[in-house]
Amino acid sequence: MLTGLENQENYESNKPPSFSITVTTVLFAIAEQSFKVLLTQRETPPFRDAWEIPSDLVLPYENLEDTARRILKEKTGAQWQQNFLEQLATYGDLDRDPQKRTITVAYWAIVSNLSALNKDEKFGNTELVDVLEVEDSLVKLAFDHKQLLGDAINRARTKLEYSTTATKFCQEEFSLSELRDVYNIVWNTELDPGNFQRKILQTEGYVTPLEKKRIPDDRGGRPALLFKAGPSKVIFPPLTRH
Amino acid sequence: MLTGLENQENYESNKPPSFSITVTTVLFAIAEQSFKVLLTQRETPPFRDAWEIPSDLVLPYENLEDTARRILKEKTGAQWQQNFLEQLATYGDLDRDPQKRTITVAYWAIVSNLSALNKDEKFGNTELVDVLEVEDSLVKLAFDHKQLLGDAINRARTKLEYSTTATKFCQEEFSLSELRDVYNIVWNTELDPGNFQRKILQTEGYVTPLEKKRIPDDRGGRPALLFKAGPSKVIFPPLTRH
DNA sequence: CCAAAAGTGTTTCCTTTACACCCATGC
DNA sequence: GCATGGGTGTAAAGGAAACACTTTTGG
Repeated sequence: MLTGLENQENYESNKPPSFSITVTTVLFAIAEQSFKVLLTQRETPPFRDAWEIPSDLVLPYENLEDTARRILKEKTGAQWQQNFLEQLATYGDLDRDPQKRTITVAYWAIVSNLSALNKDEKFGNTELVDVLEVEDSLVKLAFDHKQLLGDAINRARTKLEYSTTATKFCQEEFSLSELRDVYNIVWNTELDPGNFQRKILQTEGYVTPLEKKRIPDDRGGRPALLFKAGPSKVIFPPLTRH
Repeated sequence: MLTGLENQENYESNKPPSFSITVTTVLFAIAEQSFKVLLTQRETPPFRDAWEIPSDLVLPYENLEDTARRILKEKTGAQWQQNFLEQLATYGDLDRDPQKRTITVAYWAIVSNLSALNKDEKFGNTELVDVLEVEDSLVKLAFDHKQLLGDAINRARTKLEYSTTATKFCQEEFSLSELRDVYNIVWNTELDPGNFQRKILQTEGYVTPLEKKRIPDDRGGRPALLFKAGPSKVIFPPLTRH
């Protein structure tokens, strides 16, 4: 019945056990034509020098989502009221933190225009790291953050299939080829430009056309029509990634 | 920075705040040709006489999923090593429990053959309640359990579209019409028998045929071939519910 | 025989896919 | 002119939806 409870110190019946409750926020962005995630390098044990996903304790009178917003604001300086932020999952295995029982509620977020990073944090160096490098295990992650980040990556990739979340990676005004680049970069694919165009435009409410054109750069090419995110949140039927 | 923290008693810096950490497990089943959920009627305030989803504190040396299994075993007596159990989401708003700061990690589960319910619990009467009645607000739920159960119902309905989870509602051996009934009951639809048949059989690995037939009851009808759950976890392309 | 449930055939429609082709710009 | 990217046309393939029809049982 009280599995695992017997012979353990610090137990007083009728008092709730003491856990450390933290929030972890996985922040994704596209930068330098790559799928990036915001990571911080640890400077103290355990996992000294390994990278971790930004985390912090939940304050006693703070909602979980507010903790996630606070973490992002401390790291990026950006306001997080209007950006994409969603709960991912909760990680609470006994051995996930060698020092104490820690339960982490993970969130994931998307930022479009990461202007400034707080590099002079007391808690270490913060960088946008290439997601593909993490997946190839070229970056050492602390705790169970490799698993956690893997779950977040899967969620992000899947969410692009059936929802209009891809626009969150774009600026407020974007062309369809910029939106296509989001898919290609996150999915690591080469979607057909023509078919992509039709699919997006046929999905009612995905994008709203603006009466503007993107001015081409030196390479030339026909100027693209500009769009903004539409009212619809879902894509049906979904986009497929093979 | 320490939003909401100032002027609050019981705060000592460098000590983790004391939260109540609980697990809530939404158990779904099909009984009497209806989509059911396991609920317990409260006998003490707050929310006296309202129904709640079975919950319990996480023990200090217990994994979250083990708490979920323990809750289910206490309520149903069934072993929960091989049944379907999956994390849903975590609920931690400040006002969700009027008495103390409680963070609940919600799980959801499916049981196929609920033989016995522990009716002589000290924590009140436990019953399988019709999901449609809860959705029509005919059943009063405690805390934020209406929201939580709504999320679980949505997850269950969506999961049937793209995964082979529907078999978890069935006995080990089942006919395709029994599997179709699962969809019809959970989705509240009337799927075409012929099209359903083809779709399931075309999805490789959804079901594995057995060399048996179901003996018809008094109403007659052609005996159905029996199947067991196949190795595949996903359905692609997914089933659609309109 | 009829009723009922299981299972197959067939046609129509819609979406995806692959790829050819035209359009508008910079140089 | 040519290169480059934006955007449209089109035909083939595949799945979904609607529904007629056949099969196998009980009574």
